[in-house]
Amino acid sequence: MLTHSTLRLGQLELAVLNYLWSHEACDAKSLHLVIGAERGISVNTIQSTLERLFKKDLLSRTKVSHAYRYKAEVDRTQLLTRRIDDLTSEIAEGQTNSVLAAFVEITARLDDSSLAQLEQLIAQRKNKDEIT
Amino acid sequence: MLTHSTLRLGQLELAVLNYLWSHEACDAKSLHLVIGAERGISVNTIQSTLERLFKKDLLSRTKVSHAYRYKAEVDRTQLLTRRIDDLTSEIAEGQTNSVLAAFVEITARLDDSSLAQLEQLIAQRKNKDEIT
DNA sequence: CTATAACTCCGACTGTCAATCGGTATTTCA
DNA sequence: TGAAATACCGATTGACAGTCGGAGTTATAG
Repeated sequence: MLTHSTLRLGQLELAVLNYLWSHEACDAKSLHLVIGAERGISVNTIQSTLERLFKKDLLSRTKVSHAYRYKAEVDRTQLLTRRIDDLTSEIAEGQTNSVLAAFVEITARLDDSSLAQLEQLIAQRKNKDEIT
Repeated sequence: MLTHSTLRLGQLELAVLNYLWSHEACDAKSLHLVIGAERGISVNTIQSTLERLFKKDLLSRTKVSHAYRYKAEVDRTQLLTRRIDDLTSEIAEGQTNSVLAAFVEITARLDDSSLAQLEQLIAQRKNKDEIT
C-alpha cells in the first residue's frame, strides 16, 4: 500500500506552473509554443499536463471559443507553503524547532536586500495580527 | 528523459530516519522490531531500506560482529534545509521573495513567539555584518 | 447546413522509484 | 567445520509523471 498523499509535481508540471505564475492565462497551444516546442514534445503532452494540474486544483480554466484558457489558481508562496508544510509533517513530525532552524539556516545565506525584505514581511505580518 | 535529481524519500525511509533521529545506532533486526513488526513487513524490507538510505548518504554504518549498525548521517534540520533548497529551485526559480513569504506564513502559525524569534535572529545577523 | 479544422478527453505505454521479499553468498562463533 | 545470522542481488509490484495517438466534440468558414 503506497498512499502518497503528498502533492508530487513533475518537471513539466513545474515548468507550466512557473510560466503561468509570470504570464496571463494561456491555452495549450500557446503554452506548447513557449515551453513545449523547445523540448520537442507534442501539444497533447502539454494538454495532459494541464489537465493533471487542473485536477490537482492548481490551475483553473475557462472556455474561450473551443479552447480552455488555464490560469494559476495558487501562487508561488501558497505552493511553497503547502510543500514546506508537507515536509514539516514528514520530516519534523510536528517538532517545530527543526523547521525554524532550517529557516534560519537558509536566511543566513541571504544578502542584505533579501534580509531587509524578510524584516518587512515579518513587520507586515505582526501588524496584521495585531489588527485582527 | 526523466532526470529527477531531487532527493525523494518514501514513507518507510522517513520512518527509519525519524526513528534514528531520536535513538542510538541500530541494526536491521532491532529496527524491524520497532517499526517493521507493526507493519507486518519482513526484516529484508527494512534491510533494503537501510541500504537505500546508506547509498543516499543519509545513513552511515559500522560493522559490529556480523551486522551493520546504522546511524543518521544528517539531522532533521540538514534534511529540511536540503529539501527546502530543492523546493526553492523548483518552485521559486531563484526568486527568494516567495520563499521568504512562505517562511513568514509558516512561522506565524507556529506560536506567538516564533515570529519574534525569527526577527531577532535577523537583527543579530545584520548586526554581525555591520561589525565585520 | 455541412465539412473541416481545432480542441478535448481517454486510454495505452514507458520510465523511474519506493516497497517488498526470496534466494544465495558470506561471515561469525560455538 | 557447520549452523545461524546477516548481507547482497534480483525480481516483482504499485504509484505516478511523461508521452502521444485516436476517437469524440465543437466551432467556424464557405
